[in-house]
Amino acid sequence: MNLKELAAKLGLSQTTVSRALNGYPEVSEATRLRVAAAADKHGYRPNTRARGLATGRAMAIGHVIPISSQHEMVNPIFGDFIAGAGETYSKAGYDMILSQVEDHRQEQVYREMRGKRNVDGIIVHAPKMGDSRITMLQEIGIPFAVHGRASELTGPYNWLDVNNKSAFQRATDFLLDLGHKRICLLNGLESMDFAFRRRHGYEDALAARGITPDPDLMLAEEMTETYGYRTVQKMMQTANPPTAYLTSSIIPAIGVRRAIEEAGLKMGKDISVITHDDDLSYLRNGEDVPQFTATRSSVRDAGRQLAEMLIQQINNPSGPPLTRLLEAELTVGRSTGPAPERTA
Amino acid sequence: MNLKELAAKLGLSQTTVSRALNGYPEVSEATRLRVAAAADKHGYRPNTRARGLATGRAMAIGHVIPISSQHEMVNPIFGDFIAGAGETYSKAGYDMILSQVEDHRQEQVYREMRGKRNVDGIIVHAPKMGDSRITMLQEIGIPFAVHGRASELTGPYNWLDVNNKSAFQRATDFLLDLGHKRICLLNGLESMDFAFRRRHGYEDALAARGITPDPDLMLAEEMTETYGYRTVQKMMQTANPPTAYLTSSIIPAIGVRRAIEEAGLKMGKDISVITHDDDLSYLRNGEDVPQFTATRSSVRDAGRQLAEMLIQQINNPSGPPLTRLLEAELTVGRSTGPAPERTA
DNA sequence: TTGAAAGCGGTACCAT
DNA sequence: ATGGTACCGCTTTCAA
Repeated sequence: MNLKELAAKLGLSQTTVSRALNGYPEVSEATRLRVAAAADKHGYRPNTRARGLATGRAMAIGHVIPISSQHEMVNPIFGDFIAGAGETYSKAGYDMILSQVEDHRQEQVYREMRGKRNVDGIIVHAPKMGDSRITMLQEIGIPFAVHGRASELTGPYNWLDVNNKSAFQRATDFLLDLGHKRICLLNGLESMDFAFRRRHGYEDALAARGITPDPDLMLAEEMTETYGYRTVQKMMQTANPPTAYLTSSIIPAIGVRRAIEEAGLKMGKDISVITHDDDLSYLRNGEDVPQFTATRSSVRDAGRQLAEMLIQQINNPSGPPLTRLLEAELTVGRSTGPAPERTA
Repeated sequence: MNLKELAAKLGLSQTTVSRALNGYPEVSEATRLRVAAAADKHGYRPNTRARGLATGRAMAIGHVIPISSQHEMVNPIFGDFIAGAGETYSKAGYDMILSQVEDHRQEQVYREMRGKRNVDGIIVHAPKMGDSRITMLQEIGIPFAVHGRASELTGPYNWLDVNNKSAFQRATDFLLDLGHKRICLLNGLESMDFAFRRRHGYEDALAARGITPDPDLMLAEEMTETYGYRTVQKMMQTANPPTAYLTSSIIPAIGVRRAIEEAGLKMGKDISVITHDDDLSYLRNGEDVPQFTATRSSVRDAGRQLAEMLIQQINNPSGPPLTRLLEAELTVGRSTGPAPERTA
């Protein structure tokens, strides 16, 4: 059933039917009802492509997920974020087009999206420091919004980020307040912008107390369980092992916990753990939170918000760039405690 | 740059340019080269919507992810599967449209997709037993393919599934061979088809040895870490606790492991654990596999394959329904061992 | 081998 | 308040 057929059935012109369906004021109430009823009865839906061609809008947003050749892992965070964005889209009538793209093909893909005109805007995930994608998109001229930020970048752009630096500063402060002196940081890969900011939060907190960061306690790797497990094992063999671990995700924290327990030590007593956590509900369900968390209430909500920002920008391209910095919420659980007495 | 402009620049008609670009044989080699060069130079990409309108194909596949009102968790499995499907799509020139839909709105969404004509086919995820979506899609008449199967359903349809029943039968057999008599099954929600099949595999293996399944040892819940943790705690307080656990995913297995270790018991010695695992690389990275796994080599590959099947079906709608049953690979790690001697 | 023109299914301007 | 019609950008028949 298309517009032409529907109009014919009603004995009206396509124009009138279209207007009635799209809520134009000049249609009489009587015909509007008639049209609505008929459309409903026949299950009429305007053809997206035809409408898009006529209006110049694709009614779709592209999400480009980088799949690095080095680390092939699919980040579980994306799932939650995307679910949130999806909610916003479906309310606003947008489709979500998802594409995984290798790092080196990004530019090509953006230009293609622009040329094919099948998206009205793009969400950029997992920005690196000085991420070239951002300047590229500015140049290409598609509306876009970044989930995160890219340090050392000039022009303005739309972004939403959690305040990574302050979260790690506060988490470090928290441990310092408990008397911990040697805090091991298990950060993500530092080419990622968020990891860079997190390290600075950690360093600043130490510096504020006159502690010089020990490079041996600052790790930066891909966030796997093994990473956490191995790190603790190695650290325990050193002369002066840390009394606390601060991890960048709950995944390595699981490995940290395992290594600690296997060593016969007690979390929150012998060793403290605190992690930045992005609300992976299946891993920390309810009250059973396995460690302290400095967490945003929900990544999902961030997805919702960023999607809204992008849509707003699409509808008003000349408006000012939209930015939003979410402050992490610091919650405390049973895996963190005062620094144990030590001879060292 | 659109076709009209490109044609004008070349002093050719739109027709010829279009033909040259789409590889029609009647174009002279000379003009074909000229056109290709110009298109390349100006970065011309045909407008998807216009082309789709003219050809009647959307060049997009819809993935519908159910978000149940009960369990809001975003299954991390989807990530890997979808990454695989995405690879196939990008090779074949398809876009992937992702939409999360609440259970009760599924029908509406399918009809909408059909009406709006913005997808050429649909992938159905996480089928329940006798899933109504399948009959619905058959009736609506969009090509579709199911990731999994739905028991007790009549008509033929395209699907790809791992052999859940045989995997659990083999895993149970494995434990039985080691002398375990009381094996606790931590299954997923049994409204899901895969969970139903898995239970049957477990039951059949027991039955083959003349063991009547103990209902108290057969759990079926949402697969969270807490589920595993709590279950072990409860089981340990019973008169005759199990010596082995068989879990339906690595997530509860993490909780199982934690409870066992916290109780001061040794995995693979006091208690054995085996899990069906879908290759979440960040949780079981490399050699450090925390438990035995009865696993498909990769969910990702399944995504690739199912996407190919759907595209094939779209291109040849009158062809026979495509089905594929993948056999799980049984690998063994250090968390499983012989049943301990017991007085009971 | 090339081109003109009629769609594809809508929207939106200009009349009436 | 309603209708006629010219697009939107591409593919595809039909003619030359």
